[in-house]
Amino acid sequence: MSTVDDPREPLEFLQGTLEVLILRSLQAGPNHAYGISQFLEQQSGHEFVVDNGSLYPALQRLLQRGWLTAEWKVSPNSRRARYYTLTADGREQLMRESSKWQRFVEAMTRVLNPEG
Amino acid sequence: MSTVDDPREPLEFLQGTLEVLILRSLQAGPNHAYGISQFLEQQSGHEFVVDNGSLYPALQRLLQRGWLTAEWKVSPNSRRARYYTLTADGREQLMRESSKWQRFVEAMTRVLNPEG
DNA sequence: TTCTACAGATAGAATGTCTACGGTAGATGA
DNA sequence: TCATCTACCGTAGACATTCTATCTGTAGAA
Repeated sequence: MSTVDDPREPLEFLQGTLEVLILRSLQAGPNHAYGISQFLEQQSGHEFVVDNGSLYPALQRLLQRGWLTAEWKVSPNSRRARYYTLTADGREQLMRESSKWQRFVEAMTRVLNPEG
Repeated sequence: MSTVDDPREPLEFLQGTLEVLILRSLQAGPNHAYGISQFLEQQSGHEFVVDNGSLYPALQRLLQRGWLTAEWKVSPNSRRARYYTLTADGREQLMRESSKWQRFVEAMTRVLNPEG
């Protein structure tokens, strides 16, 4: 019973938004993919659930564009893990993407909830 | 000269956002595709520029899902134009999509600009 | 020894947007 | 009258990104 219509099923990512979120996740310091995934879920109040099939290809793209570097290390749980680090270009890209997102939100708001 | 680096080149639509914008465009009453396109450009402060190759397929999807109906009429410029009208389902969908968008923005904000 | 959490990754489908076309018909001015 | 502009309609195919589904493996707890 009670197949409840859950209003809190995870949100899908709008195309392009995952990248800025990943960059933001690494602003505080290097992290591995699993850690990024957890960070995003927690920070978003569990609205975002990151699929591996989205996350790993996105990390590859960010590496190829020179916005991240990666190196294998051992996590605090003594497991091997690939740690990603923001490059200087990555920080710039984070700023660019953040303000682009901001512009987009403002434009959407003007259409959806015009004031005045 | 002066190939200026325009900070106001049009924003691309994040996947899925065009549909809610179209529905919103029709909230005030029926309109044709060209009119919807103009409405969105003006209302967004010219941040959005709607490509026909995005608009017409989107309208087809909305029709197929029963959120719009369409009929041919003659515009005030005495040209034939296909007027789209929101259905009751379309209004509901507009509400659903609007609040989903709102949730998404809030989740993004929690990650990108956490306060507290 | 089995289970859960931690950690990595890929293939292929599905989706929706963009680029680049192509077309008709009224209005307008030379 | 002729050309051009603007208002309108659309489609085909490339492209990028996400999702679903699947696979591999280890550490530590039960």
